[in-house]
Amino acid sequence: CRTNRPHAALRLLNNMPSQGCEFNAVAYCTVISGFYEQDYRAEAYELFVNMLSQGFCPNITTFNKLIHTLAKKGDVRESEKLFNKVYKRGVSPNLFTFNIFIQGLCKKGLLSEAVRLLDGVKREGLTPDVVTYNTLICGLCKKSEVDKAECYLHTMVNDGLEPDGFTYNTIIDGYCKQGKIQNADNLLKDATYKGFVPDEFTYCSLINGLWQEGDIDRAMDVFAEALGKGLKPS
RNA sequence: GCGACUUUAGCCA
Repeated sequence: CRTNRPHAALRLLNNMPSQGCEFNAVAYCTVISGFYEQDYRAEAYELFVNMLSQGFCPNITTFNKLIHTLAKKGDVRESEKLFNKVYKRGVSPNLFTFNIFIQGLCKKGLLSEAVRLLDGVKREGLTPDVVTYNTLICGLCKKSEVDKAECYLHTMVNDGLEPDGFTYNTIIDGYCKQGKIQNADNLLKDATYKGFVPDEFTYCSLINGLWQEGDIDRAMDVFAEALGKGLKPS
């Protein structure tokens, strides 16, 4: 599958029993992911159904890997279809599962659904963590909803979570891409005050943002500042 | 018993 040849992988999979190897859900899901990755959606789905009918059901970790492949492609609807099937067989979602779904929904532009899923996490008796919020914040930023994203920064703090570098860098980048360098700067000041140390992600976003705005002088200043902190250009 | 699975910039393939 890693070399983009899912059909070859499938032949191997089918040969496993004759080689005396254990034929299991992990192997199945690996091949299924490969098919989805190459957009053989029908084959992938058929193989999934096949796996279940043979009595192999992935555990949640194995399942998460599979839907992560789909989330990256923005195919949440397919993930839901698969999820409903394993859910019926007693597989319960964990926080990773929700985080992956939130990512998939955002990628597809289904932002309000992603926000609603945050409540879904709580309904399932789970507690959203920093990654949950970061995922949502990132999704909002990518769809230019940076102000909303910053609202969730406050929400997470109210929930007793501490924003990390992912959180700050994501929102700073969101503002930079919108040309709202002032907002990015304000947030950076605030974050620095709270102990955040800007890294290469932060500087890269700022420099790109300033450059896009035609503010070459400040871009150079920020670049010099990054060098001064021992960060290496790449 | 322990582990597996989720989130941020740009560049390149």
